[in-house]
Amino acid sequence: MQKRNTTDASKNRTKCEDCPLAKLHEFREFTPPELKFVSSFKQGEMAIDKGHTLLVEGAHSAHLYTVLLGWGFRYKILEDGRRQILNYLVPGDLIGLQGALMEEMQHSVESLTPMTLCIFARGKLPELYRNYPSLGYDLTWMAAREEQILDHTLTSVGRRTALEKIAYLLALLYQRAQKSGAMKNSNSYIPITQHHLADTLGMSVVHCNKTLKTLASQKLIRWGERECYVLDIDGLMSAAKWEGMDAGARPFI
Amino acid sequence: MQKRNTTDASKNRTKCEDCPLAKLHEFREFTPPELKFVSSFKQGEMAIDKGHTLLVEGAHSAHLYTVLLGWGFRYKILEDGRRQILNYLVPGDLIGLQGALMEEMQHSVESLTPMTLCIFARGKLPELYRNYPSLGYDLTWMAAREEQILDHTLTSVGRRTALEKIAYLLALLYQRAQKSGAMKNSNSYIPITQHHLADTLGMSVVHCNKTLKTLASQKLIRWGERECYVLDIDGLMSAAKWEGMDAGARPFI
DNA sequence: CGCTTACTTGAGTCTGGTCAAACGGGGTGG
DNA sequence: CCACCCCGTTTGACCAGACTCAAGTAAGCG
Repeated sequence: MQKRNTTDASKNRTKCEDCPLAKLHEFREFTPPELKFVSSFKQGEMAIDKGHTLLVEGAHSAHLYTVLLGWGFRYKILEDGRRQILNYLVPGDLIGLQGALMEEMQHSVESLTPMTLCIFARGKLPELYRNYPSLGYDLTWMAAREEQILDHTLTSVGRRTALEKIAYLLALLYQRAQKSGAMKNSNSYIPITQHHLADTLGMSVVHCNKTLKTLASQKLIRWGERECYVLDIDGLMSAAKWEGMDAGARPFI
Repeated sequence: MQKRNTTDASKNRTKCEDCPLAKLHEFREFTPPELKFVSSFKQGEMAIDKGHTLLVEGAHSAHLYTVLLGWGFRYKILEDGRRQILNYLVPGDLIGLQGALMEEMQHSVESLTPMTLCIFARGKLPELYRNYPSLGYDLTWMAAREEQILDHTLTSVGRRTALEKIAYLLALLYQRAQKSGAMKNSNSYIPITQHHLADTLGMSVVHCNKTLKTLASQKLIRWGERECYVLDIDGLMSAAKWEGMDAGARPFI
């Protein structure tokens, strides 16, 4: 919730041709014309600090973003302060698609680490759909994938036990981070607090803490200050009774 | 779970030009060329019985459907039988978009009432994106809307109390049914069992039953055999601490 | 007419929540 | 440089919302 300036990093802008995400195995490749368009679609870059609130529920955002670097999450808050974290954001993820298509955002977005974002002009979306159908397809694909993740999470929150829930979420985040390159330097760590975990899974911080102890005692994870190290991903997945989710080469913009 | 034959109703097929959904205020209108394409995109119609399992998790479906009539729901099942209902289907909703874009369906779909579905050929999707960008946009819009509903439901399952959860879900279903014309004849009733409610909201049938009694005693609803009558939608929404969700004119295919 | 499905209701139990207190590290102002 | 504070984490004691088990009713169907 800290308020800090955001830095406009348009100067040292990453060229789409050199996009670090493109190098990852997980993403599909653009054709040259697509690449050219995406490059023009991109308006600039933005660097934000840790703990910055990027978008607020109810706002009407003029932009669409892609995460280039860093972690974030999106969430809703009830009147009395109860918070539900809906999903996390890692490199390659879109921010604000709902807001770009509908009237307004129905959730807020906050950063967990310093982030770098690509900024796209919402106004150019019609052109994208008109002239680059494959990119339009990709956008639908990404929305469908977000839906899939929500399906898995909803199933966990609704029907799994505390231990299973936590194991599920950590396994999911581990896998997403691996694929997106979010763990490049820092080996297998996830930058969240126990409070975030609790608010994602519909449980209290206290009980979350006690459950983490159990997972740690089983050598599945190790908890650090504001971060979680995954020691045994297979063990986590079987503790969660979860088989993972996969979906071939993903697009990104 | 009853297994019945599905009837191919291609014979008495509804022409897209006469689509009953188009008459509803909620949906946007097609342009003539769009209408022509959609008409060719539609391969036929299918009528299915109540309690029929339309799609199974893990399957690879060749079709995409739109609900013309009736109620359904999509869900996941854990190995040990625990079930999580993810969302409900009312007229105008798409079925199988995830399956059409990704490798396989990651959830199952079942009917709550007899249903009529329009069948679309998954293989024609590229043509849709190529030649009818506005329809491609609509598909993304629909995926984003599904995501929005999931956001609301996840928030309820994770952070609302039992009473609030149930009030939320009934209010949501009531509103969706109203807008989609699913309540045309039968005034304000929702065709689900308490078991469905429980499996949607992550609670037990017993506790669900007791909570429904409370809502009924407050004159917000009346419960019938296999169905729920909403008596006071505003009361329900305030009991849920929920403001509803709206999003202008929705597209459909 | 017996079977199954849906709904009720009560009793007892337990997972997970609340309350409270304490610790350690990092940042900040005096 | 130090005192203080805040945040994130930890732990214990107690509480309660929600679950399980169990049994019974009513309606629908073959």
